[in-house]
Amino acid sequence: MNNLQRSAQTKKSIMEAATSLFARDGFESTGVAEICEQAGVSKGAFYYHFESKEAVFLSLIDTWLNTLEITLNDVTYQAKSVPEGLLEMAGMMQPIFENNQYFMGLFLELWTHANRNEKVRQATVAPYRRFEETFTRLIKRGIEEGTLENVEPEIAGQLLLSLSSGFFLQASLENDKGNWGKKLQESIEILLNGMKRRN
Amino acid sequence: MNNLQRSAQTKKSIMEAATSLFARDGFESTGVAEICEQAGVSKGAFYYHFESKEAVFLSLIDTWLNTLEITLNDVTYQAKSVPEGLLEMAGMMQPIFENNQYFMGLFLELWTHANRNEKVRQATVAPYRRFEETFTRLIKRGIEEGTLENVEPEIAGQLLLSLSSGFFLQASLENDKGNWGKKLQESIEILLNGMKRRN
DNA sequence: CAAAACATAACGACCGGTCGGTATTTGGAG
DNA sequence: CTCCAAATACCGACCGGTCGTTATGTTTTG
Repeated sequence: MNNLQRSAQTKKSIMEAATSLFARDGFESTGVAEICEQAGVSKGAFYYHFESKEAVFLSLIDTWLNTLEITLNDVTYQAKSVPEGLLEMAGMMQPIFENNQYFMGLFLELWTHANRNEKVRQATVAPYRRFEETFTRLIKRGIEEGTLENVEPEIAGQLLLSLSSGFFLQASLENDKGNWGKKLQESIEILLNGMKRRN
Repeated sequence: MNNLQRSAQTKKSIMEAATSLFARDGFESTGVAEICEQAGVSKGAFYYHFESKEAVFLSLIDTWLNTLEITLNDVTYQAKSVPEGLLEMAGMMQPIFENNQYFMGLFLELWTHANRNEKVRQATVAPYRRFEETFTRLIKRGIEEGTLENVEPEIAGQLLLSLSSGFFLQASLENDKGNWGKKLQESIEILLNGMKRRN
């Protein structure tokens, strides 16, 4: 393996280990030594690639939010009609609710630190704004295509984002992660009912 | 001052200091020594009244959630009609958004630890369930009084709770805390529009 | 051989919790 | 009311351990 591949592999190992540990135990409760052990590297390698523990956190926030954003955009673009797209999106969240053990932990960790650490806040706000804009565009599209009416796109976009976030919060409390996708769908149906054109 | 008053005062000082510090810096990043300093008591006094740092956290979760519950119940009982009550409630959250510096931090701290610590989870789930029931009852009342229709009370209750939580999350990200009460009101109007009886 | 990539040990700061001792209050006996 | 011992409330130095970070040395690559 050449230096480039070796470097990349080490960095990847560290970030994966950090992701799972931050998600499970939180940033403060996770030690650098612990990360190194799980990644199978030494502290020397760790501090060769990252200048601090915080730097790892910021780095994985970045990649994680990017992945989220790409996924979100994919779904919204492929939808036939806006109401269908929203319901489909809600259904797609079910696997996240039940399978992805990391998601909730990281989600909360990210938010907590965004509220305390200015760097984290900045790294979080920007993508979050884009999420909001994506939702807002979706609503505008719905109005244009005639499936929605009588709503302020900005308000409805924010409403959708808040609802999604709130559902993640609520689902994280429950041990039984089943059926949350379905519950979110039903909530969105009520919402759509408030925004839909009447025949 | 007699022993009872003295004891109560010390305990109160510790809990107030812990509340503000946990809210600002988080549970892990707040030292017992720091709490003691801000409370104006010694470590001896601290460990005389609480068996551990965690015990303080659990204790203040309890009092905080109780206060929240009482406030929530007050608002829902006093409302004339359900839609009016919901809108009024949303408006009442504005001061929380902008004034209460502690609320957001504690809210996030509570949720983060509920996801990791089983004791905290249990202390959180129970009141949260009651919040949900309160909302559900409110929806049922709306159906009975004829201002709402065509909704599953359980779904709508959960929807309202998720939306509120999501709004707190979103507002915590922003530096400008103004107008969030108004935004929540407009969101609830859309919601009500999806649940309201048509004339 | 030089540079990049990694390993190891050690450092200094800090943390939650303990413990022997001290000040204050209490309740009853004189 | 005074005295005093027991109970209560509090103090602060200290301990064992952990933490993030760094300095120095070693291996691997170009």
